[in-house]
Amino acid sequence: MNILPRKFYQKDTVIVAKRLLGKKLVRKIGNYEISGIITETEAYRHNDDPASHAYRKITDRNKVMFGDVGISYVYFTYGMHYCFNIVAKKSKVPAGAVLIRAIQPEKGIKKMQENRNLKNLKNLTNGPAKLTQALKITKKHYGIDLTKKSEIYITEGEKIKKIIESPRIGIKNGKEFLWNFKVEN
DNA sequence: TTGAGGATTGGCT
DNA sequence: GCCAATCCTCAAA
Repeated sequence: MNILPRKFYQKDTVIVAKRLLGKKLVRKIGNYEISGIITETEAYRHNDDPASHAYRKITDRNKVMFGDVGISYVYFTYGMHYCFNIVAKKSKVPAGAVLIRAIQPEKGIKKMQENRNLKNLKNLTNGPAKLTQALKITKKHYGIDLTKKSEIYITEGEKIKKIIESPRIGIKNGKEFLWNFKVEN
């Protein structure tokens, strides 16, 4: 399976968010591999998007959103959770990223259950903080290159049927944008 | 230096 | 449905 090239991420953040649906997220830990198909994403842009971390200005936390595309942006929130994003934007725009909210487990399901300490398959990776826990993604993975075969990378995946567009979840401002994208079951 | 709040989750009512 | 857990980050002073 081919890894998505840097060019894939050099388009409008909203377009990349849609196109990431059906792609495969691969996580290598030691000598085993975990993978899953991306089923839900959200787009976060720059100063046209009040819900984005990059809305105001560049800071220590959000600086990768202003850098090269195809790089991971991991942040910590609510005192206990990590969320996993991919930097994506067209070249004229200074910042933007796509939040990966859910994947459909494919490989290494047992390891994910171990990591989450959970038997129920349904709740394994169907939320942004759940999937980081299942894949053991932490702040250590801030700013890594997802276009190279390393600990985490994204490859070609499956064709998807239909995209459902909704308002983004858990935000105060910017609800008028339908920038949450899901694959129809 | 400090305090308020958050791109969430799971457990309890 | 509601709320606590829990700590990092930002912005104000």
